[in-house]
Amino acid sequence: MLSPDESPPPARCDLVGGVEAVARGLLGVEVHSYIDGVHTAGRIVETEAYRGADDKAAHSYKHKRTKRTEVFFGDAGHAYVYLIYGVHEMFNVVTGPVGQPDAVLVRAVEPVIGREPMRARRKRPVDGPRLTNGPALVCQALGITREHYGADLTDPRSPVHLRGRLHTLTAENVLVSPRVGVAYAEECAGWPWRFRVSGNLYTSPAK
DNA sequence: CGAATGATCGGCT
DNA sequence: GCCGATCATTCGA
Repeated sequence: MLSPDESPPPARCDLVGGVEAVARGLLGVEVHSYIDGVHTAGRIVETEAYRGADDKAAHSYKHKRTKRTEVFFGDAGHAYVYLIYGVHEMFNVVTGPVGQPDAVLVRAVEPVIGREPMRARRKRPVDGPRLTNGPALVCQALGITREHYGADLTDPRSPVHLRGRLHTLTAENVLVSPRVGVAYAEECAGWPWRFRVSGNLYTSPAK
């Protein structure tokens, strides 16, 4: 029996379904990073779905294809990492069949391996949930940067990859609500595409 | 509550 | 090409 941190990555085909289902299913899956010789990992406890076809909050809205969004148009299971506010990086998992530009934002993880290196990567000393309870904090803690744009998250040899099976949580353990910070997205702003592990201390503070 | 801080993109020249 | 608005946030006042 494998311990959780030795589980294999999900299969790419597990990531091609509807992006909301994949976002929900990714709760409980672990993100592992091997960066500068340091192994850190966190269990996903909060996600959001972004759908290219008709979602005004998605960078790939209406199949918009630019250098930045190129990775959306390839195979599922690759990393979309970008800079927001000139300050913070955001980590996403590309989903959907080729040509369907969807992605899941990982908004929070619960530390599993390497709390100390996670702390060391932060500019200021922190402890407790603040270590990983926001999308930019996930990247800081795990050392994920735009250098990892396009990384194959289904390859255990990749410096950043996923481990574990999707859809391990029961419905009563998943809290569903509208997404954060997308008020500008008009009618899409209220879509219930944010998923959290109910009661988990490491979910992000936003209502 | 608002500043930080820079890549991206659209709209123009 | 260049200019300016925008932004899936965080932290400290």
